[in-house]
Amino acid sequence: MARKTKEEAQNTRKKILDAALDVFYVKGVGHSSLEDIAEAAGVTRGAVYWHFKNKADIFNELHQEIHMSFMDRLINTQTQSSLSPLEQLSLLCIESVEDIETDLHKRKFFTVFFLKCDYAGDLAGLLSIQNAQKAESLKITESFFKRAIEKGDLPKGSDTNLLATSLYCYIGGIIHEYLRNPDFINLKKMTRPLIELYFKNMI
Amino acid sequence: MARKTKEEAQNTRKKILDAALDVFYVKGVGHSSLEDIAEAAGVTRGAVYWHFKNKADIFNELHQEIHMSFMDRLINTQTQSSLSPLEQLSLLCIESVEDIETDLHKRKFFTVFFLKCDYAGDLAGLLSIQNAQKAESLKITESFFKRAIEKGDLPKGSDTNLLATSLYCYIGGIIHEYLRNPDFINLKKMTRPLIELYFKNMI
DNA sequence: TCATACAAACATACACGAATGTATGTTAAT
DNA sequence: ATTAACATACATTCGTGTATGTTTGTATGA
Repeated sequence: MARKTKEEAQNTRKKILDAALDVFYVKGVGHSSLEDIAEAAGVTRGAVYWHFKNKADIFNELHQEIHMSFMDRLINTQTQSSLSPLEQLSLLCIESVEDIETDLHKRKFFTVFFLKCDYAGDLAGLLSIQNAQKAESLKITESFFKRAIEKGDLPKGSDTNLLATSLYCYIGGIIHEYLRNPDFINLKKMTRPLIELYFKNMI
Repeated sequence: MARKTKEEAQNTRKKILDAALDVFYVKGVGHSSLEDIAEAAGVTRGAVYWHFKNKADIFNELHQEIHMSFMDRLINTQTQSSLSPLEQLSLLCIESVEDIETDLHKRKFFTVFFLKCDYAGDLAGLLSIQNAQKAESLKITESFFKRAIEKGDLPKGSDTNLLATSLYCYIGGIIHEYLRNPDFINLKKMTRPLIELYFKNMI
C-alpha cells in the first residue's frame, strides 16, 4: 500500500474516528465490528489496526476528544466572561444541555458514552480513566462556587464540594434522561426552567 | 432429562435470572454468553433456552423485576405514611439512594442497567419499554407534588411536571454518578445533604 | 541531483475461537 | 401416553488479532 504523507495519514486517522462515532451511535460499541468502522471510513481493517490497537483504543480516543473539548470550554468560561461566577456556571450548564439537542455530534458522543457502551470487557478500565478526568473538571467547577463565595454571592461556609457534586449529578441526570428518552424532556422548553430551578433556589 | 414439578421449574427459572444478574454485573451484558449464565445457574444452555427466548428476554425480565419492586414501593409510600407528601417523597429518595450502597442486589441491578449494557442490537427495543414504565412512575411521583400543593406545602400553580422531572434527573444523576465512580460520592455522608439540598431549597 | 534503502501506511490473507439458535435425546410429572 | 423441563449435539457465522504483501514518502549518501 502506498505510503502517505503525514497529513494524509492524520486525515485517515480522523476519518476512522469519525466513522467509529457514527457506527457506535447506530449499532452500539459492542455490536460494532472493526470491519464496520473500516467500511464506514472507506479504508480496510488493516488501516484501522495500523492507527489503533483495538476497539477500546478507538473508544478511548473518542473520549479524550470530548473531554478536551469540555475542559477547554470550562476554562474559557472561567476566564473570559463579564458575568459573575454563578452566572457563568449557569450559562455553561444551559448551553451544555442545549447542545445535546442542537449539536448532533455532541449528542452522538454522549449517547455513545451513556447508552451505547457497556464498560465491561475491553472497556472496563476506561471508566476509571473517565472518572479521573471528571475529578479534574469537578475541581474547576468547584472553583466557580469558591469565587462566588468570595464575591459574596454565596454564604460563607457553603460546602463547595457538595454544590459541585450536586450540580454534576443534576446536569448529568438531565442529559442522561434526555438521551434515554427524548420524549421525556422537551429540552427546548425545559432546559432553562430546570437549570434555573437549581441556580435560583438551591444555591 | 427428568421433568420437574412446576415449583422446581420456577426455581430453575429464578436461579437463571439470579445468575444472569451476577454475570451481567461482572462481565457486562454484551460479553455474557448464555453458556456463562447457564453455568452460573448450575444448568445447561438448553434449560436457559427452555425458559427464555434469548439474552434480551432475560434482560427484560430482570428489568420487569426491578420496575415492579420500585412501583410497589412508590405506591406503598404514598398510602401508608403519616408524613406529608413531600416528606414521604424525600424519604423515598433518601432510602432509594442509600439502598444503592447498602443493598448489593439493587446495586447490581442499577449497575447493569446503567453501565453494563449498551441498548443496541437485541437490547435496542428495551429502552422504550423502560421509558414507558418510567412515564408511569413519573406520573405517580408527580401526584406527590400535587398533593403537596393541595395541602398548601407548595405554592399554587407550581409546575408539578417540572418538579417531578427535575427530581428524576437529580436522583437518577446521583445514582448514575455513584455507580460510575463510587469514590466520587460518599453516599453515607452525602445522601442526606444532597437530597435535602433539593427538598429544602428547590421546592 | 539522483540513487538507494528503509519503513510508514495501508490492503489483503490466514487462522481460530466463541457464541448463537436449532435439532435431538432423556426422563419423570401429570 | 403425552409432554414439560431439561441436557447434549449439531451447524454456522461472525469477529478478532496476526501475518504477509504492496507502494511510495522520506532520509541519507555519493
